[in-house]
Amino acid sequence: MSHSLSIAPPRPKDLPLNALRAFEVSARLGGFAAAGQELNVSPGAVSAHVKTLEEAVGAPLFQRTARGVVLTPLGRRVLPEFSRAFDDLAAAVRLLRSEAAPNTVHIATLPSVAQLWLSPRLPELRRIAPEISVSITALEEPPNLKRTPYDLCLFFDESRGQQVAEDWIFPVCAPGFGTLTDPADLRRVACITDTTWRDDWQDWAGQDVAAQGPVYSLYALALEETLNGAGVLMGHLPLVERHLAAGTLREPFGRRVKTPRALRVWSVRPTASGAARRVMDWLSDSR
Amino acid sequence: MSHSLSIAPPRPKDLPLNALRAFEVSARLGGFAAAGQELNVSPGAVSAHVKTLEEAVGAPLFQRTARGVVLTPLGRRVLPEFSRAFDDLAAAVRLLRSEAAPNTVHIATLPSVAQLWLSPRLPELRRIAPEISVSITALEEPPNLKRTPYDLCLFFDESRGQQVAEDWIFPVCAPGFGTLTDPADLRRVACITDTTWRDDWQDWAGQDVAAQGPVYSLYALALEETLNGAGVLMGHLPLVERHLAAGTLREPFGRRVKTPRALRVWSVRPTASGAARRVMDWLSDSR
DNA sequence: AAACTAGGGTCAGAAAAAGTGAGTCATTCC
DNA sequence: GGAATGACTCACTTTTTCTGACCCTAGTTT
Repeated sequence: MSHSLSIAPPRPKDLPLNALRAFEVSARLGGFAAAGQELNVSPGAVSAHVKTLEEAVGAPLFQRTARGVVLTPLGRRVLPEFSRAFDDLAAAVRLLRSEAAPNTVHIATLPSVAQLWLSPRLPELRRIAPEISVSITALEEPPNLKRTPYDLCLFFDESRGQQVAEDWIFPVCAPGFGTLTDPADLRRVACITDTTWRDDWQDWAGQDVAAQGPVYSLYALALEETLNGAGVLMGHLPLVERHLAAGTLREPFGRRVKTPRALRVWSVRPTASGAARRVMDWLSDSR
Repeated sequence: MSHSLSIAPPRPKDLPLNALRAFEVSARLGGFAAAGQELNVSPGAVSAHVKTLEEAVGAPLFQRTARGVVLTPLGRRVLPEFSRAFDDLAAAVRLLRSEAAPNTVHIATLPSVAQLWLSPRLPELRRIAPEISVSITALEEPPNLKRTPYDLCLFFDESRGQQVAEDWIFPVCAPGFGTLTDPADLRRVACITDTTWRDDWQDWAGQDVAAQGPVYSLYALALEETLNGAGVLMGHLPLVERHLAAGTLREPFGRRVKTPRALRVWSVRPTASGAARRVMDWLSDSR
């Protein structure tokens, strides 16, 4: 038995909150890199946090392998408790936010959806519900609603939440782009690709297509180039229908393919607060 | 309605954990100064944290008055959720600690008890339970067990936990200190006082006594001086009985007064982990 | 087998956060 | 009126956190 009659370090200093969170996220997501993404920090930072914690506790929480990390029995044993605590904490934060600003709704969505689908519809929302203030954050991936401060997620997804619009894909181009009568003609022209939908051409063609042509990281940019006559873009119905209706884009072929991932909206748990609920319903009713 | 199509600050950055904790503690204890004590930081640090949080949230959580702070309705509304979340988090930390070091027991106690009562008994514990490792932290006040990393509290208290020893008080002095036959003689000599028991002399005499004589902030130090013949000390039975038995202290008067605050031990919740439970039982059985 | 990839670990330096301590101010208590 | 309480402010220091570049290992691909 060893005693430490410590008056010097008057406290065994309790464990740092941020390190605990780093552990919980890493354990839940199964890796430091993934945790770094959710926490918006580099993997090294997460690694350091976990190491700090392990040293403070005096026992390893992860077993390191060259391919990643695995929870130790100790880590596995305590993870659920931490997950629950942090879930509750996040819920408390959500409550705080919604009580402090009951008429503000934070929406997370794809950059392309934000710009091409949501933004044009906002004036109508303002007309219908002028007291609601909407803030939109563009993200490449749907965030973990349980842990992030968003009220609604609006993304293309197979099953979550309520459907807002179906996703049909088909080539589109500028009205005066030139003659395209047969899909085979596509081999002659620039087929524009967006990084978030790398497989669009294959999905539409139903076969392997060597995607030749420029690649953009923002769909809205790709669309802009298409309007300028730079090539043929794989259009997503919700994102291009206004241009089709306005005649600023045309659809050279009749063939449309429905993807399994519709534009859908969801919130944390079934229950969303008042304003968020209203916006969600409004989104679902949108044409 | 105002929109912010933010790509620039890609995230509404979630609320800082430490600020949330500062809020919770301040709200629970009803002040920043008290919170600072529990958190082991200065009041200014707590104040700054809360301010950060209020700015991030965009609404005040406390109403400041000259005499302290009062929760706003918003603060009152969300406090329970935060308290619960932080309680759970602390419980998870406790679990982690106990699983990582199942045979370590952290005891918080008064400096005087640590040195004069607990320390002499530890060899016996080592004999009985050699696998248990005890760490002792001396604190002036019983810590909030729900939030601090201690397994057991050993303090003088009226009601909490299990009784370990009764607290009787009576003057003691070195064997050759001189003749003291009547309490009135005390007026001639130095009556040593300890800061944590400022009222001892009054409690024993049953009347106002102008406590003349040196004041020590550590009882063990006051006792040391008493052994050296520097004066008369108000003895607490559990802390001086060994010296009485050994003859290194004598009790000049027969009068002993029992205080309502016995030496008691308690742990978080009724249930303590294995090793903590064993130590607690051993303490309760101690003579 | 060589190259590639995914994931961690480490380090030095930079940036941000947290903390302190002294001094201020406004009440309330005596 | 004076002391005590409790919070705020400000300049400054200390600690924590983060990054970015680099290394390492073990599967995977070519």
